[in-house]
Amino acid sequence: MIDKFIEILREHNLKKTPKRIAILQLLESQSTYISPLELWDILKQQFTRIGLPTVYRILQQFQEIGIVASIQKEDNQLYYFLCSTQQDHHHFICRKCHKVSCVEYCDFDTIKQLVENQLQSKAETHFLQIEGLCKECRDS
Amino acid sequence: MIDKFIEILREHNLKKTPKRIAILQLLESQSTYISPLELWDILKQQFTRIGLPTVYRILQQFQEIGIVASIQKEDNQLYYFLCSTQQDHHHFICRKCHKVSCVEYCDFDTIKQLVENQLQSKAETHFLQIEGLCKECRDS
DNA sequence: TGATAAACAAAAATCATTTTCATTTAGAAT
DNA sequence: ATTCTAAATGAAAATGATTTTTGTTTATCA
Repeated sequence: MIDKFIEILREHNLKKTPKRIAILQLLESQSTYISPLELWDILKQQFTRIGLPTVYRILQQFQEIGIVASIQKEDNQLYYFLCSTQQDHHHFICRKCHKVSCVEYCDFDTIKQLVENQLQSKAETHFLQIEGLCKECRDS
Repeated sequence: MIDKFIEILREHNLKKTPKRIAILQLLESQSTYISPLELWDILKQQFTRIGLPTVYRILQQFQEIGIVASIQKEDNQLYYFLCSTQQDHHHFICRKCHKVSCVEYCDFDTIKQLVENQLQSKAETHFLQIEGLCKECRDS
């Protein structure tokens, strides 16, 4: 599965480097969102020399080529997670374990209509994020 | 209408100061979102001595007592606008003039059900933000 | 008026994120 | 295998939004 991502890297002229692979593996092993700093802490155990800007750079690049996505949190920091679904969808975030799941749902037509009726305005995009407890955390 | 807000200030032991009043008036005159820095630039024309931290503090306090709300933008900066609607609702933002309007709509029950069915997870909260062109901007 | 709790300015601190630049590395071409 | 070149990286410094600190001022109430 990592191979699929490396293929995408190649398509975008991004080289297959040990650090990129390590980040992909880390993101894949846990489907939770993570901050550049947290990721750096983990990577420092694997690499003697790794700079925080590298982590930031790689995550940004991954986002640009559509293999990771980021979420909005009220602390106004960046959090990333693996998500290569191109299709219009939203995310469910577990507030306990921070796992992110895709939600295949989008009622944008209804929203569009509502905004049209209520405000006579033209809805173009929307952002929906759902939070709660995931299957595992709700039971424990 | 400013009086209503000053009453709320009093209820929360916040004094009626010239700067707070000025900020309330500015927020009310334009129903657009604004950053602390932009607000500061305007206030500096009115007050010889006014610090940026004051602007930040006042906006935070206003948010705490529920008379302003903030929006999420991809630049990860803070933007505030007047909104004292307590009821569950969402916001429509004009991408051209930055006007913010409340959207009286919330399909959380459907979302809850969907998350339950798709992920067996428990949806607790959600965040929806709609962007587009407001009535005025779509016509011009 | 005074008293006093809150508000404020100014300056410095904090902290996430980005830039710069010199060095190293991956991957293609030889 | 070796060379070449663009891309990747580390280290250090820069940036820029936001927050804290501290000493002074102000709003409100007795």
